[in-house]
Amino acid sequence: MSKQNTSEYALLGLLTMGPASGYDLRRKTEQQIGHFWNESYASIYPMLKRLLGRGWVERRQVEQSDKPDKWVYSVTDEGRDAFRQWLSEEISPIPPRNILLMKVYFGVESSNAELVRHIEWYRSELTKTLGENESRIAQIKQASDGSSSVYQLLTLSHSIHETRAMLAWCKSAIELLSQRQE
Amino acid sequence: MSKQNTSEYALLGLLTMGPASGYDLRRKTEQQIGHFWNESYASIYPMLKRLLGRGWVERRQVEQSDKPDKWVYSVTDEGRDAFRQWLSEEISPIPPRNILLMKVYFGVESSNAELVRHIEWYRSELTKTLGENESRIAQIKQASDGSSSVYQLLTLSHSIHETRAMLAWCKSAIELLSQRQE
DNA sequence: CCCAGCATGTAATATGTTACATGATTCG
DNA sequence: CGAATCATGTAACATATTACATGCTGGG
Repeated sequence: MSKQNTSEYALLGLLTMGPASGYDLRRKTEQQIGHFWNESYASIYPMLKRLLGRGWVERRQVEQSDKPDKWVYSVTDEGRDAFRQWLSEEISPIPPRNILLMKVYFGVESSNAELVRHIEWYRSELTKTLGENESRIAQIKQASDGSSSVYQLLTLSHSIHETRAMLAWCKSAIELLSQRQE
Repeated sequence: MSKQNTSEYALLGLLTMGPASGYDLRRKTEQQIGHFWNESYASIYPMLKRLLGRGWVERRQVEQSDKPDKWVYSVTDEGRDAFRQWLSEEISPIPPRNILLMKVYFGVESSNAELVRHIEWYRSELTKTLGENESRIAQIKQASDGSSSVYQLLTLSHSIHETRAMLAWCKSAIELLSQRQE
C-alpha cells in the first residue's frame, strides 16, 4: 500500500452504486458520505481523469434537452476489482487533528470564559450534526429495502455515538470551567 | 483568519510552556499533544525558521558536553501576543475523514467477515489508545500541582469519552455483522 | 567498531484548498 | 435580463508526507 488515494476510492465506490457525472459526485460526496469523508471538490475532475487513465471508469456523453450536456461515468470490471481489492486492504490510521482541544490544552494562556465560548460553539456544531444524522437515519429507515442500508446505518450510528459522547464532554467541560475561579 | 497554520501555533504553544529545541518539540508534539494533534516532523525545522523570521521566537545555541550542541528556542513577547490572539479567534471546523467508515459504507462490495476484521483492528487500536490516555491521566493526577493540569486533563477526558463511544459502536457493529447472513 | 539516541535539516513528491473562469438552460 | 442551478474545468497556492542526508556522542 504505497499510496493512499483514498479520495479516488471514494469516488470509485460511489460509482459502484451507479453511474454519475462529476457534478453528481460532487453532491453525493457531501450528502452520502459527508459525515465521515470530505471531498475537495476542485479535485473531482482531475481524479476522474486519473481513474479514466487507469481504465477503472469509462464515460459517455449524455445529451440533455433541458440542461447542459454531461459526461456520465461508470465503473469498469477492472475498476470494481480494484475497489474490492482496496476494501480488503489493511487500514492505516488517520492521525487526529482537533483545533478545539489545542485551544483547551493551552488554556493557561487564555481565559475560562473564552474557552467556554469555544466549547459552546463546538456544542452547537455537534447538535446540528446530531440532528442531521438522526434525520438521515429516519429517512433511510422509511425508504428502506432492508438489506444494503445496513452499512449506511452503521456509519450513521458511528457518528451518533461519537457526537453524543462529545456533547457529554462539552457539558462536563463547561460546568467545570464555569465553576472554577481563574 | 486568512490562513490556518495551526501546526505553527502548536509549536508556539508548546514553547510558551518553556524553551525547547526542535528535537524536543518533536517528542513533545507526540507525547503531550499527540492524542489530538499530529505533527509532520519534517516540517518542524522549517516552521521554526518561519517563526524566527516573524520574530515570534528567538533561539540561542547551547553547548552540551555529553551530547551534540543544540539550538534552544523560546517565545518572544510578540510571539506570546500572537499566540493569545490566535487562541481567541473563532475555530473553523476540520472536516472528518474516517477510512474505516468508508469501508463499512461500501460493505455491499465486501463481505461481513472482512468488515468484522477491519472493525476488530479498529477496536484494538482504540483499546490501546484508551489505555494510553488513562495512564496519562493517572500520571498527571499523581504529579499534579492542581491548577494548570486541568486543561490537559480536559483534553484527555475528551479522548476517553470519544474512545469509549467508539468501542461501544464496535461492539454493536460486530454483533450485528456477525449475526447477519450475507 | 557499531548501534542507539541526540540533533538538524533538505528534496521530492503528493495532496488539498481557494479562487477563478466559462458557459448552458430555466424560471421569474 | 438577472439569478439560480447545472456542468466542467484550471491556476495558484498551501500544506503534508516520505525518504534521504549528515554528523555528534556514549556505551556495549
